[in-house]
Amino acid sequence: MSKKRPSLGLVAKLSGVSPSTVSRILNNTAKVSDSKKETVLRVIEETGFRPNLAARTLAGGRTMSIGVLTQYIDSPFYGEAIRGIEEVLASEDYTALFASGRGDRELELERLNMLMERNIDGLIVLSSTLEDNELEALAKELPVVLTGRATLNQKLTSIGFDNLGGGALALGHLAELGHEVIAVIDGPDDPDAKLRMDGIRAESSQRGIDLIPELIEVGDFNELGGYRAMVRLLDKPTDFSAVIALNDQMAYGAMLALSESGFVIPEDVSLVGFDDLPHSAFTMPPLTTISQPVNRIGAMAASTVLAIGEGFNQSVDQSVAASIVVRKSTGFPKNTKG
Amino acid sequence: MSKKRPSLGLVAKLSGVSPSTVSRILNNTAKVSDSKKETVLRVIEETGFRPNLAARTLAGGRTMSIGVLTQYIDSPFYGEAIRGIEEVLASEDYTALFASGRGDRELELERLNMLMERNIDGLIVLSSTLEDNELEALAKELPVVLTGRATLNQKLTSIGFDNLGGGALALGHLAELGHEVIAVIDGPDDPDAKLRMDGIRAESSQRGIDLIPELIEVGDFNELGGYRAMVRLLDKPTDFSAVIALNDQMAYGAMLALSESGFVIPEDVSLVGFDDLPHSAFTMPPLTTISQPVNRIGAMAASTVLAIGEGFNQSVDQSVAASIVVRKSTGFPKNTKG
DNA sequence: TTACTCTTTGAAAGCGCTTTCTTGATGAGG
DNA sequence: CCTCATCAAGAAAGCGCTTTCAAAGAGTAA
Repeated sequence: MSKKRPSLGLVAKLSGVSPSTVSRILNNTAKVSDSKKETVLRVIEETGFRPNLAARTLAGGRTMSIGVLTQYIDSPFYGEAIRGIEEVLASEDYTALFASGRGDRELELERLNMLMERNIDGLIVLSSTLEDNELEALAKELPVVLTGRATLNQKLTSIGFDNLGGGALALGHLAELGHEVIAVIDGPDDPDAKLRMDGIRAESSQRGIDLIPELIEVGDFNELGGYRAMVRLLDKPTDFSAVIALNDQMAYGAMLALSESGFVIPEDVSLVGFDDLPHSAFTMPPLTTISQPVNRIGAMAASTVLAIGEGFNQSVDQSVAASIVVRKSTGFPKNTKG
Repeated sequence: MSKKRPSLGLVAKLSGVSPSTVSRILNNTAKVSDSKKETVLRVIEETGFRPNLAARTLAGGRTMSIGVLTQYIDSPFYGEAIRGIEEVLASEDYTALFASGRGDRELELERLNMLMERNIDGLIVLSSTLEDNELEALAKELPVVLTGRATLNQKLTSIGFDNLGGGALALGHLAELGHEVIAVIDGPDDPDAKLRMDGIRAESSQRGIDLIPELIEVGDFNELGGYRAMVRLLDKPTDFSAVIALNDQMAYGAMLALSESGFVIPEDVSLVGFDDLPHSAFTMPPLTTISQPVNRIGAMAASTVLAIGEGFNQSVDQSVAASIVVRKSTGFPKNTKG
């Protein structure tokens, strides 16, 4: 169909040199006389030659690509991390291969398999249904970096979100405003959610605030789950003056539920989210939330896989501090939710 | 470092057959006796052999990967399309290679180059700063499918959003509610935005409604741009009872601006968005918006590249109808914005 | 001049697979 | 019993590149 692309051999022939020489020029892997170099470069220009990556890979060993295993490629949260990853990788001439498992273990395994078949030079696991030991096994074959499990396993390199600290920050902020009865919209069974919850718990006992089990409802990390959890919370006899949602998307849902029931944020109820998605500055009112530099975490993950691939065995876990972005969704408690 | 992976040759040796036979079994490309087939499959199982894609590509010619050139991989809008693409490709054993240009032409070219170096079997262009003729040139080398330019060029295969119809739908809805002075938050210089605007214009003249030039402000397709455009709109002396934002993200920003100025939606001002992002069901109030089945469009784009790749020259442009999702952000006009 | 070291370049092997071309073997038809 | 299709299976070439190894030149010191 389309006419054959020029090969390295062709370039060599047209330039009157050997393929080895062309290769050396391409990879800057040995000294070549200026005159020849010039000729070859000109020929490359003229023919529009571009090296065939498959051949290069086959000969050399590297694919210049890093697999990224994630759950939802279209989630705003992972989206940011993905952008960070892509930026770093691209700048090093690597390509990211994204694959998403959508929470389905079977599918995730299949996608992982696909990545492996493509001979990826490294793997970034953004969040996963995979077991630690499966990941360990993988890590023996290639550089693996994951996020969100910092404290769970020593043999795995991970870039930790500071979920613990973030949780503490959220509760601390509300406590300082004077809130004493605080509800929580928990996330699904997920290491990130667990740690955030742990942070909240730790800080609350520190401050002598009781977390009432009845006021902890589980969501699904999506708007709808947050909405439903909030509805359930409002149905309970126990009053509360503030709510922490374990991610922003659930907070959005909670906002809607609150407003539909006639509660005004923050006058009636204060609300804190988690993640500081770009959208959170534009909710009504703008959402107070815990900010994780997800983008930077993605970037760190990317540079770490690359580093491991080059032999730097930095199995030291890194983690980035969380911070709180105070906007308009939190204020002093009035009294109760009514 | 990691011990070498088993090769097809090894499998052949262990099975006591020739490499050709193993290949034939793998690709089901010729008849092989049951006994041998059985042995080989067992050996494959035992050794955990997986074919090397680079080698296969080099020998056969296909990379089983499709490039996807987009602007922002982390935009909620493209996110959905990307998911649709990934789903279809994965089911056909293809992999998507995503690359984003972030609105920067230089960068986009570079990323495209990267994709080409990877010998992609096809290309999906989600939105691009590339000129039509550049894309045409590309289309001669490999299957190319793009979105959002349906009417602009005949030589390119594209999956069209029904932007024209969508624009008409938005204005029609407001007109039927009785709105007569309608403001518009336009998008940046972009084919999609243009067509949406055209649809709005056509429908308005059809219905005898004047679009006042002063009431058309330009945004950037993001929340912040929408916010600012709305602020500018509110500053004008001319009153209006409804606003159409050319995408949902700008509508979100507009909502915030409106609420900050004390206007209640839809009592004071009706608002219509465009795209029906997942989040739009959870704004306050939930947003009336034009729904494009972006996810399905992504899927169609994917199956179309694949089809072209197999020789079906379906250069017929396809397009999916838009629909309006009426939620709570639109209502009858009170009088004016004040 | 001779012996020796660098340095640039070419020749050739090989990466792991697909595919064409051959070769035997088996069975059918005469 | 012999000839001719038929078919499973192997041999080998080749995809486009990298890289080792060897060779040829060029420069240097004695």
